[in-house]
Amino acid sequence: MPNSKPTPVTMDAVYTAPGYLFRRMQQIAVALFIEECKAFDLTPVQYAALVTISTHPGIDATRLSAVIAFDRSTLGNVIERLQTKEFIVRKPAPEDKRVKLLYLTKAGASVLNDIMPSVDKAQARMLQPLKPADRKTLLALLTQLVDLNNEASRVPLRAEDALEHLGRSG
Amino acid sequence: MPNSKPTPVTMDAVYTAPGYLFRRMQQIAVALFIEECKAFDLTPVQYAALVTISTHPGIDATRLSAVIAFDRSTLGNVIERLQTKEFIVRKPAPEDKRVKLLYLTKAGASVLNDIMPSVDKAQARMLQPLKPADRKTLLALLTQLVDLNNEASRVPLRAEDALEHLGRSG
DNA sequence: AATTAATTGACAGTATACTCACAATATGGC
DNA sequence: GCCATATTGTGAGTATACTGTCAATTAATT
Repeated sequence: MPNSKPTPVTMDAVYTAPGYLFRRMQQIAVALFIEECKAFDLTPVQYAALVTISTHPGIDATRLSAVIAFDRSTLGNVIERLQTKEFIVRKPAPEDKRVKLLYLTKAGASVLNDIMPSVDKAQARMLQPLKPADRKTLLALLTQLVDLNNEASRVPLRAEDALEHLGRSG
Repeated sequence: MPNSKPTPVTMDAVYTAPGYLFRRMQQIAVALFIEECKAFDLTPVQYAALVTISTHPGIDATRLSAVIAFDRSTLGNVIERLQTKEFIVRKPAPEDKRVKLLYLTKAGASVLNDIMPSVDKAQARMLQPLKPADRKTLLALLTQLVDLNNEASRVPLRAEDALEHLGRSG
């Protein structure tokens, strides 16, 4: 007889898939972040953008997107919201009329300083259910995996180093 | 002297945060899924919905959202798209005029059967960069963590068992 | 039985996250 | 200097993922 027996589909096809588990953890991570940081009106993405602008004053949107691996189009909206909240300002670059440089405002620097403990608390809560040794193991494997899979994502991370020779004269 | 020294912010505040790593892995997981499954015009979420409707014929949207832990509002749109693609049909429930029951069409069952190898390939590629032993370790820890953090997410997963006594007479 | 509760699906609104495309601008080869 | 090419920011369009709210309907309470 022909091999016509269809594979019986079970929910394991969803529940045990790493992609599903990463999606769930992302949902959980965002929920915990929002809960811990609700006093600050900042999303995880907005927080990451603020940190990067803080450590790279005068960065432009395209580089920012590469340094945190967020899509350039997405980041346009994020920047707009941060600007509306007056946490950042945009200044036209003198030597390139296309570019707008990003800087923290005082309010932005202040909120970034103040939100840190809450962010740390949210990050700790994510891994809390695991034993301390398991937390380290998971974090190490996750860091490895993200790094090794970097090129698989649509917007690979390009660290500062990889960008230094771009868009500058030197 | 007063403790006025501001903590210097570095990119580690982003790169080493588990929340950021989970976000990256989710981006990577979706990118790999889309790449492997582009011939089938199905997203990861749509795939999960199809699997669940396949294993739970006649499920309604609210239960479906609980079984895969997707937001009910989000799922409304997902169902609509699956209906437009004619992979599922919605039939009004005879005993409850509010409810619409979900069933796979023949095309839906067919695409689900055909897409499986590509889904498996995408899931395997996600963990490929790790050593086999590390893959197992990560998957085990991730499964634990998602389970233990279940209540922290906005839409906790409620397995079939937990739903059996709801909305039915028995 | 009548009022209150809860449930269901739908809708509006916000925020990522991606696609492709496009004008303005800058840079390269010639 | 000129022209092809590349880059920057932006916009439209699609798809999650959440917040609310709402009408219709059903269930629970008295």
